Amino acid sequence: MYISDRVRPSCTECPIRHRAVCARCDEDELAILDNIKSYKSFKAGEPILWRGDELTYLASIVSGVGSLGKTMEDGRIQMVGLLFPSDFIGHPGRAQIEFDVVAVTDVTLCCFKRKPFEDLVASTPHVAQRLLEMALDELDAARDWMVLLGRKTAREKIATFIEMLIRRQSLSDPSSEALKVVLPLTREEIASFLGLTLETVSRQLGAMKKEGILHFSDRRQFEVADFDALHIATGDDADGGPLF
Amino acid sequence: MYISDRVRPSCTECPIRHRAVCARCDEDELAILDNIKSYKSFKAGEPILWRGDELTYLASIVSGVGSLGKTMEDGRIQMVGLLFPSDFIGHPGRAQIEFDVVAVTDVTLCCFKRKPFEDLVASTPHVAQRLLEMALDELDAARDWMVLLGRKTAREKIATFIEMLIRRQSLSDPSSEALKVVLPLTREEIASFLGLTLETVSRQLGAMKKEGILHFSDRRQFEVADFDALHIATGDDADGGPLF
DNA sequence: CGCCGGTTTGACATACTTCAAGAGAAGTGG
DNA sequence: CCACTTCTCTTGAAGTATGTCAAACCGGCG
Repeated sequence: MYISDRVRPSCTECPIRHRAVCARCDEDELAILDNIKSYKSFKAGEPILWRGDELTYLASIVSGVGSLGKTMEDGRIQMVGLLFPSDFIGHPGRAQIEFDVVAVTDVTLCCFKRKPFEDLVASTPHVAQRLLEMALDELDAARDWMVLLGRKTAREKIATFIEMLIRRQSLSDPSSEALKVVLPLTREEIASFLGLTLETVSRQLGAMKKEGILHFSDRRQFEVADFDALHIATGDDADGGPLF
Repeated sequence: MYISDRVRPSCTECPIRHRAVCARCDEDELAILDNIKSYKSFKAGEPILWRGDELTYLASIVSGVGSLGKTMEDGRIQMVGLLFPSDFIGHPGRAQIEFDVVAVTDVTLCCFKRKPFEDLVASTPHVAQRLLEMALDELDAARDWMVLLGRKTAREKIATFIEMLIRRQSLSDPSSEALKVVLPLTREEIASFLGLTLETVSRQLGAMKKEGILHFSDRRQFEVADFDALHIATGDDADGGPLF
């Protein structure tokens, strides 16, 4: 689906209506949001925000995939999160952003002016509660990713990454076949998400292909041929299944 | 300061009154909290909660240091956070906890029964707002730690860890000298926080001692003799100072 | 066609882990 | 107060997963 820069679709038809910050809003609250929102689009590869930027807008991802990351002074990069449709960008109550936000694919945002949005958060419990819920979910996800970064092997990282992709892709597009995976990221971007180098990512994907776990139809597209093997490779449970 | 299990000090004299989840509460709200709170103490090393445990209480750390971590099925451990006085344990709106919580030193908690606390969150914006603020701060901290886990060298990890300790220790005890550091964790615990092995931690601390950056008075206690060198060692800015 | 970004593959380097032994502290019980 | 055990920590030697460097490949596009 493509949404132009100018069009500002009504919230009631919004594809992320039921999962974004506005999920719990009633009609009146949506009307307020409608007044302070605007759509913005970015081409794949374009920066959306740099660390330290003034946050004049907060935003929800409507479509596409973005990344959240940090660059060290000597150039090392660590991605700290992927942003899928319905994910939120920016901290209400904070004037600046602490991370770089980049459009990985073409991205469309639903932007809210910061000040009026913060007033809304302060005055309507619905938005504040939803925001808290989302923040706590992200916190759990971030901590799980810390386990991956700190303790998992390259192979486990790749397998976990693929499982995560499947989960999120089927969440934002329930029509997609579960086992057909399209990588939205380059090898280098995957590497910076997993705390690896692009060469290691390439080798591990190659190995899983050779072992018949993944069937590539394209360098960016594959099918999971052996889901159990993939899951075992994540290291998430030693015996390959929930302990009933 | 020691607070016994039975005593339930008034909120007005609470040492974490102005930083904890109750920071923004007025008298009436404190009165409600007073009714649903109870103190609990744990000895160093005792588990406070295991992953998957029913969350009948939510809590604030009053004194001591706790850890938040995850254990993989094969025994690998990754600590995902340290809990200092005023830090909060548990997600309102979630019946179970996703991580293991352990008392690193002797710990005293101020526990709130979950159900009434959640009602309070739903009804009073003060608590909800403070909770959101704290969650967002923790989210930023978790993401910064992801950079450490994914990209930093062993030496940079140790240096960053020490700087973080100094910051948090002086925050929760402003009387403490900034450069006197007491390690609340064993080498093994430090390792599991930094995604390293205890041997590597020991060697890196040894190296910094030999280089004169740290002066140990005890295996768990040292002074930072060369703060600049420590900061440069973190890798956080290549030239050793903010780029003003 | 020839360039170009993304990717693969190989050979080599190394930071960190693993395995192993021993030295200090700290607690316990006689 | 002294053996005795038990942790915690240090130090060394050897192994390995992953990083680094470099070359070649591939598909797309002007």
